[in-house]
Amino acid sequence: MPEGHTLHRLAGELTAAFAGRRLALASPQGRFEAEAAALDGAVLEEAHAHGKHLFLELGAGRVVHVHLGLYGRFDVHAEVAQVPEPVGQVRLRLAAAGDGRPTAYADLRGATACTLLTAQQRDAVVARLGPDPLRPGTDPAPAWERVRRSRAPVAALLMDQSVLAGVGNVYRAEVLFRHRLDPYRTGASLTARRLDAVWDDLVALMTEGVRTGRIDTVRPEHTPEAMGRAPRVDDHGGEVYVYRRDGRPCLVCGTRVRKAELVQRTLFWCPRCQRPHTTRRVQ
DNA sequence: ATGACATGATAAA
DNA sequence: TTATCCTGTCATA
Repeated sequence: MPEGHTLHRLAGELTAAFAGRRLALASPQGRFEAEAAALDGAVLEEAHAHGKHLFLELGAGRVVHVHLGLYGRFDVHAEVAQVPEPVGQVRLRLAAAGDGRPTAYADLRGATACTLLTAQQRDAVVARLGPDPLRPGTDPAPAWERVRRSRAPVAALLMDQSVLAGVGNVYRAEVLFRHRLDPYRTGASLTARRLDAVWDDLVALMTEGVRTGRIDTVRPEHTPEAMGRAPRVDDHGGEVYVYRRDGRPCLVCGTRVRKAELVQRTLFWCPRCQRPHTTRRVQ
């Protein structure tokens, strides 16, 4: 679930369900018990996200910092008859009830981080992150300056959160495909124009991801309906070109999609559409 | 029942 | 570069 769009969507859901309300906080699983007890009864000012980091602002300089990691989940139930018993390993439960608004609760599981920070510490976390395509009005220049100075593969740079915040393994693979970029090209080999196009695409794709809660990256002519093919059945449900499609035909050219390990993550790409760059020929 | 794997990141070696 | 953490799901036995 969790690339940047998931966290931004979550921030919106949590704000809508809980902002301005007195919260009951608990850690049924126990790992956040002391903090939850200390925060119990606090009022949520707002939840916001920066890249893959989520922050719950509880006032008086108290900030709960959440990072879902690879398989964390934060399930928000905005309108329920009553708050049920927790199921499984619930690290943090938020609940609000009895104030005239709908009874709501949210359960956090499997997170890599759930800690109580000061406002200053929250700022330090944010300061380590590169530009986030999901923050309106963000200037991508600092990200691209780093990319263009690097001989690392562009596929590695896109996943580096200090370069660009919020892009994960799915958006990385898909945006490279959409721009016909060989994942192994170095950052330094890319033009500013090309990178601006990638940024604009990420803004559009990820904004759509926040809206729908899924990652859809195929153009209208490559949807299942347009191509008369079966829709993807998958845990995250979006329609994509290459992510986890290794061994299957590329939706554009029919070449088998490849996969390889890169920086400890699985990379997917079409070796034909994303052909290695050769020296430009003079006409 | 068991194991591999997952949209992530860190610390140690 | 490897090991480790967090939890759930799916495939295999």
